[in-house]
Amino acid sequence: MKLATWNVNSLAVRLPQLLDWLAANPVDAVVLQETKLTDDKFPHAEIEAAGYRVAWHGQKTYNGVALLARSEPADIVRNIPGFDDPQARVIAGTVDGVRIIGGYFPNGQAPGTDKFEYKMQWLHALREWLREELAAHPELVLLGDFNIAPEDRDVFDPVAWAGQIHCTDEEREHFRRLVGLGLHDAFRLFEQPPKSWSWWDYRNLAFRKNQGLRIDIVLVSEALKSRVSACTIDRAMRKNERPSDHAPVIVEFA
DNA sequence: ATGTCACCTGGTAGGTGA
Repeated sequence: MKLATWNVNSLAVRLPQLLDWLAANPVDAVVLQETKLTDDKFPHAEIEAAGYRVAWHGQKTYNGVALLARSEPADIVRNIPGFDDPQARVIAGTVDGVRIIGGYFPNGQAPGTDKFEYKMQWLHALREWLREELAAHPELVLLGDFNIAPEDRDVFDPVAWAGQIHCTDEEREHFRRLVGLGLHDAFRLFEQPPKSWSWWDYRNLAFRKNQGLRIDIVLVSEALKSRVSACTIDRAMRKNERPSDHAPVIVEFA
């Protein structure tokens, strides 16, 4: 089984790339972030024609998530139950017995802002819900754009980024607490090239200079950990003519 | 390097978010 996550930064712009990518990488399921489409504009017909069932949850202009799967996802959940949130950031479904939770975590802007406080509240609500989801679904994958660089080795310049958004102690503590529920960072189960990033700023020639962050993450439950056989970042997608600023992350299970 | 991209409103640019 292969799963993936990709922040497309506008599905309206990136749909052709998504369809090409799926043809070349026929994963069993993929979660998307930043679709930036209201539900009535979601291109479900094109995705279904490519052989995928799809569930989506969007809004105008910002955010928006989707779950694509070869087989029909069951028990779809949109956003975090009990957490009243006008922003469309979560979609979950069960595919071939595996609970898949796709998330577009809040950016948070900067410590001390309202957006950072929202990020903290959102992360807390996610964790409380995940505790229940893990109890109900031992085989669980939480993946998406976490907007957190878990450790300094996930940052191209950890000194410059110290205390900045994605790298604050508070965000990293939330990440550790999520992992503490019984999850494992699939990418770190394997030896990886140094300076492995999943996001590069559009500005500052960041991709050319390989100045990025690893903020797109796959967490797998204890029951799945031993079955993970690979986890890779498809950084070639960032070389496209009109790329997303994020590269897809793929996880493979034996 | 101030270096971009995508979206919106309301325009043949400016603001917001990332």
